[in-house]
Amino acid sequence: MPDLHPTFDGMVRRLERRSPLGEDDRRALKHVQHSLRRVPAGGHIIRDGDRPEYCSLLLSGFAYRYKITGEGARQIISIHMAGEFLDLQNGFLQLADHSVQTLTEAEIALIPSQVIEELALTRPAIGRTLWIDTLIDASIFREWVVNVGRRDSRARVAHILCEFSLRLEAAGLAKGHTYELPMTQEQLADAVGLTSVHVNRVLKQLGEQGLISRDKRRLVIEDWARLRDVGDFNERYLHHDATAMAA
Amino acid sequence: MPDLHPTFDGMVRRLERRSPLGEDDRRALKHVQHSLRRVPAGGHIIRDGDRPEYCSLLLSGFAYRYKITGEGARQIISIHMAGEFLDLQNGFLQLADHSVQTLTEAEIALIPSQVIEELALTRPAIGRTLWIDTLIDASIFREWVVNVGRRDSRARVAHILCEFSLRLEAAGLAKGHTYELPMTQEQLADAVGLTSVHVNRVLKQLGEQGLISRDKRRLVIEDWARLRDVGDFNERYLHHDATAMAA
DNA sequence: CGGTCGTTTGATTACGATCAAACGAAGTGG
DNA sequence: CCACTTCGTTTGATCGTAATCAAACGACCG
Repeated sequence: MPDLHPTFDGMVRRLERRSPLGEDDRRALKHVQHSLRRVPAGGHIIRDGDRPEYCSLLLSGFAYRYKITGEGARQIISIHMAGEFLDLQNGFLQLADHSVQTLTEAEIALIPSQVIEELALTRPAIGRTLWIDTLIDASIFREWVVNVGRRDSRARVAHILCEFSLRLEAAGLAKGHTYELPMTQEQLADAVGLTSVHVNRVLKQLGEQGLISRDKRRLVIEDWARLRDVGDFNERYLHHDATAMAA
Repeated sequence: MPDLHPTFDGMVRRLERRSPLGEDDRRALKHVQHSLRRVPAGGHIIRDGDRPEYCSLLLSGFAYRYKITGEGARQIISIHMAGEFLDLQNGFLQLADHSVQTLTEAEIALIPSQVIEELALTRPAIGRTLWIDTLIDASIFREWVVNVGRRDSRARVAHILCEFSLRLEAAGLAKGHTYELPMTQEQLADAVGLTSVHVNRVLKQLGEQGLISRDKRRLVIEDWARLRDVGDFNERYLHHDATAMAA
């Protein structure tokens, strides 16, 4: 289903929204040395403990990062959509500290770590925007710590649904608080630190109260203001307005 | 109690362990433009929503980052010790998405965001090491998501005690799995997503089972192997061996 | 048409929260 | 120097949210 001639445009557009790029930077990014790979739904891109020599850029589809505890429980750490880097950290850290798996069939570009590093360190505008990208990633991790650490089940689920809505919309993959969420309830549960059974009950309740409605994987946020309230959601941590001026 | 002539040596040593620096880089770091500030215990360094113009470097003492939920609950997001940057992200993102507060009296160096940014973007070796610093920060956040999301109370507490031990030792602030932890049980609870009452019970139990012993704020890990096991602790995420070669 | 995967619902359990109170140490003021 | 307060720790009793266990159902697929 995803396009067979994927481009780097989405990634460049995303980066550019955060920090200005020159025409040469744009060209350098769009023509970075890379190889393409198509990964089936549920396929692994990186495994915890790997020593990857590439950074993966998601060109189409969805993916997520996760860790498994000693007890065998899975915690999903982040969700990624087309245009996002999946493991920029592998450009600088040599051992993967978590795994990355696709949610849907996906196309990824593998960019050698060395190449990413060189781009980031020799072209200030690119370094700046990639750095901001990393920092926003970290900001989302912090919010997730709060979400699983201090919010009750209703709020956790509502919060993540709000986050998805804004991120998908920013990526051009949703509009009007309506989107296709390619995750099972079990995956959702592993993202918010609950069981799938309980997530199911929370979703049902949110539906009954008119905050959302669902049809298969399609989700409509019927009452954004209330869902936002229930989820204690403040979008500041997404830094979507991060139009930081150039130095 | 902290020294009155704090230096940047600790920070430089930390950064250098991760990625090599030239003599000129070292000098540039040690003589960065900055101002000093002394903050009492419990004082705020940054507040959520601030628009800070500086990055703070902790020269002595301890600090932590946190967020408050709509319900008024606090989640501590990270703990910091002398030599660490408290908010490198403020060099590139203009709105603080969380607060930073001291645990003890502390000395901090305020470095203008512009200056940090220029250093990072014009000196590749510095950019590289600061980037790695940011990436390791993010790796710790990810582990904390797992800790609060998927581990039971015993494991959560044990895990964070293990993390502290290794980080303090790496910073030269502890040895032999023995350290002074300047946190109340309530702060510990807010770091692991539990209540202080429950943290107290877990600590008591860990003590009774001979895994740790305590005297005031002094903590001794009596049985590292077992505590590590109970806490499902694998130090890989700390990337202390991140002696990544230069490009 | 059977089989697998994901969703949904029900019944019961348990872990950690909450409420409450006492205790000890350190600091303050009379 | 000693009451008195404050802050943090400790312990006990009870409660409630979400986990667990179990089973049925629906959709999609070969």
